Amino acid sequence: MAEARPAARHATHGVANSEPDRDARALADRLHSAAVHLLRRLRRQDSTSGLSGPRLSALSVLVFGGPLTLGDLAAAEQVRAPTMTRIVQGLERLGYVSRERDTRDRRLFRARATARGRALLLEGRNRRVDALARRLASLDAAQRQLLGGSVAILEEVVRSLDD
Amino acid sequence: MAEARPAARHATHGVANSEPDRDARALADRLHSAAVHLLRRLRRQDSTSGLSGPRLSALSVLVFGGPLTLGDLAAAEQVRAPTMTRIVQGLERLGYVSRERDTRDRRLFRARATARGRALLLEGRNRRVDALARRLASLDAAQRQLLGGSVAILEEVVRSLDD
DNA sequence: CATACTCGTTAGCATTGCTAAGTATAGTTT
DNA sequence: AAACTATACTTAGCAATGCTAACGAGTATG
Repeated sequence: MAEARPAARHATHGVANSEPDRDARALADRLHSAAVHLLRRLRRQDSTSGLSGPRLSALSVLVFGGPLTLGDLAAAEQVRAPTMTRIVQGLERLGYVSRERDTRDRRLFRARATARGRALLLEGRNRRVDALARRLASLDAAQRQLLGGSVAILEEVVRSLDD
Repeated sequence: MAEARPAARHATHGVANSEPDRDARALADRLHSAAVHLLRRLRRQDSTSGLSGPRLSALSVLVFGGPLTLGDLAAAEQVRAPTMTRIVQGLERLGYVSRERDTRDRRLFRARATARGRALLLEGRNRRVDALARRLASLDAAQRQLLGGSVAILEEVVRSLDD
């Protein structure tokens, strides 16, 4: 996949010099589409866990990151406070999360994964990620390394989208 | 999350297949998270276009793929029929899509992008993708090439998730 | 003609996302 | 201390997306 001559490439990938945008745009398009379809397909796999994406994701943050205030959790998940309030309420109703008031600053609520919540996440782990992990495991080492490097770049790009 | 596990860096073949190895799982985790956050951030950028993700995506399919029945469109977007009914209704209400009955099989509705819909998509194109493209354009060539290769792998992986 | 299947719609539910407005607590200023 | 201001979370209300179930219309098959 490592061709060195930009000028000789497909039209889809653009001519490097005349229109620098085209290359980036095509890549962005494919990346966006791949992300959309990846998440859609994974969401399906996931029906058995009984948790929706946002809930699973929030629970995962709590399990691996420890107790967090709702505000921090909202920030981590990049949603607004009211949205996180409801997500945590849902998890609490299901018994996967408990909340305690902070003793020093009593405006704060700390959400904490319960044993059951931790068990759910660890045991079945996360079926959507599992499904993906199984596919990734069948890639060869070079492909995975390539993917790993790209994810690092992608994480950086995602971070930069804030500005 | 990571217990120190010195051996088996490339344990793809060594472990019982029931549990994808740590490497693949960690990668899957990061990939999943990156995809989630990518789409979340892009959705924000997009407020100016006035179209939500699903609508933009459906419109894009119609613009580039030509008129489609609602069923085909639903299949392409991987949603159920009622969902696509409403997405198309929304687009129709906004004037970006029109529908015609199929003359041969009058159960079928064919959705078609209007001139205005096509213009919206082509002109501003797709602001979420634009925002991403701008970021990608500022990567160096090596990074972009790396990302390009990875997207190809990713597309394959996504396809394989159907099985 | 009767039956069964397909396509799309409506109806109803849950979830997610937002903003705006409200409550409680904490910090600051006067 | 009292009065503001700021912060943390909640409530309320809106719109959109997604689902299943049930229904109408149209087609195909017996």
